[in-house]
Amino acid sequence: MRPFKHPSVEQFSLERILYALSDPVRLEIVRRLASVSEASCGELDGGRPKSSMSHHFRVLRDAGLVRTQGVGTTHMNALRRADIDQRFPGLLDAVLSAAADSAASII
Amino acid sequence: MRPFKHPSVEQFSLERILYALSDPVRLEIVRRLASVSEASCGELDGGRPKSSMSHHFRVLRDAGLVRTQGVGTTHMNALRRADIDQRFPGLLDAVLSAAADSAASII
DNA sequence: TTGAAAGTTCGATGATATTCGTACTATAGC
DNA sequence: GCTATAGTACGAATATCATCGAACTTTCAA
Repeated sequence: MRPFKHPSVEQFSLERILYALSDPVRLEIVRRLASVSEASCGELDGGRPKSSMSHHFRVLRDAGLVRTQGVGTTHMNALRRADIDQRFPGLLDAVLSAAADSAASII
Repeated sequence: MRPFKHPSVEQFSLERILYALSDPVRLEIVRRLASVSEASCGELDGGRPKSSMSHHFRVLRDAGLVRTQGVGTTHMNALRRADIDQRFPGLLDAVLSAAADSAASII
């Protein structure tokens, strides 16, 4: 299992990150990862097909939001919080608290 | 000139806002509006066709980021900063300072 | 080595966006 | 009223994206 390519902090693009976060499935993944610190792909699908989730994880990885590494047969995903904070301070926190607010308003 | 429809604060959608901001042309519009407080459409096109710009302004309006009102023959656009801050505190500031950072890193 | 589990990759399909020319509308000024 | 100006609305072409089945790869375990 060859390791995935992850962009370096200097390669982060704000537009790419905002786009990755603009999808409800991906935003939910990021929300969950923010509270769990690490999770496999399977733990985060909502009954969705694996190929669909694989696509979303790739978008998140390519944007620099998530770091994926193989552990045995599973892939462990973690939010790259420090990296994002370093490059775009306050952005992730603002989005996460906005998402929490959004989710709360549905209830 | 009938007034445009603008979503109310309760109708804001985080995904929609993030999506609207994920386009470089629209992000630049928002960036300029943040420093100018009001501007016509013509002042903000970068030599781009009017129909293209009209599309982008509509996306920004529909997301709740921009308020457009007709003044004479021109349309004046303003960032709905207070409304966005009310619903998603810190989000706009984080994006704007990230965008400023992004722009600075190009130079 | 055979099999199962976890994800990825590929390919197709349908939906949605972006771009832009053209036509249209509304307003101000002569 | 006529004309120029500012921008919208429409339509079409192109591109991009999301979804998902099917085949493939890797790893572990029996």
